[in-house]
Amino acid sequence: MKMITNMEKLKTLLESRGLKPTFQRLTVLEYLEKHECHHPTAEMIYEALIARIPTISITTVYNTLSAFLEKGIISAETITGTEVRYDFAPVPHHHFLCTKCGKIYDVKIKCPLGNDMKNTIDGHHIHEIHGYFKGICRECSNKKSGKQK
Amino acid sequence: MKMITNMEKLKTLLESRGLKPTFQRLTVLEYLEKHECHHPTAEMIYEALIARIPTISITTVYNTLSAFLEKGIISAETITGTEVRYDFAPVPHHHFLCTKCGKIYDVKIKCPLGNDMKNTIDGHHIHEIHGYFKGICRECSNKKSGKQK
DNA sequence: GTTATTGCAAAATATTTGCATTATA
DNA sequence: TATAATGCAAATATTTTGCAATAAC
Repeated sequence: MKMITNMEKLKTLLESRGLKPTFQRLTVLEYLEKHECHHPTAEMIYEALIARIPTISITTVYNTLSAFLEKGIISAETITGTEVRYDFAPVPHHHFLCTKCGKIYDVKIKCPLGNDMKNTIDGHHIHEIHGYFKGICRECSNKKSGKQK
Repeated sequence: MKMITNMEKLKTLLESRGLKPTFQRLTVLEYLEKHECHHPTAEMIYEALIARIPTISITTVYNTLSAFLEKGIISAETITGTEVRYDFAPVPHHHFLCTKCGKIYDVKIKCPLGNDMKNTIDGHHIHEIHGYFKGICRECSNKKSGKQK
């Protein structure tokens, strides 16, 4: 029985969407998959990948992310309002931004925005549903109340 | 009985939030109130106001919008992903962006995101709830199916 | 070998900052 | 008059574009 590596799995994913599995694309996708909860910016991905691919350019990161978005492999979130955060998200979900520490959490809500909802609203045909929350996260709340050790 | 003009009403609103009612601020607020469904960018406001205040600067528009946001008079939406849209919105609501014509509609959904929801999620304390939809609007759908005259 | 991708440099866009001028209370 | 707001110029940050070099199939 043949072992299937993670890279081979990602390669197959790219090919199935009609994207050539270049080293740059595979590395960006692997980073997004491993760090999926970090919701990085293009710049963060670029900085992280320079160690592995010293010649990579920010243009390639943007090209790659655009291609992934177009094929629906990743999603883009504008939750912070200052830059786009990218998310490798096989399962649709919403987000929570902590206004204190800046961390973005995935949230799986029971009654998600759009659940038991028709695919139209006021006659408009819905293709995408985005929902996000802002506030103080669990961790920062605990720190505030002196619960951190 | 004394008539209360709209400008006087807006002046009172600014003063009640501790903001000096300068001509620039009143004019920006009046524009947002009258065009509240247009969800303009800072640039759109600036372009529109040059006719009335030829000396106004984009910096003042940004300063003004920041002050309004801080005082909760307006809200900011990042629905398009490329720039911030401002909204004078006395009643909280969600938004729909038409990916064809770019128009942003207000939507009052029956089961809004966060309705019948506690003020925490996964232990995170919620201060703001944002929800938006993307798709093809009523008008563009009609055009597509040949219903426009 | 042909076509698509990469990556550099420069441009475009959106927003912020420093500071002198001006207006407000 | 003291304080805050305005507006110009320049800076910063993010993203996009043109194009030549390179890599994939």
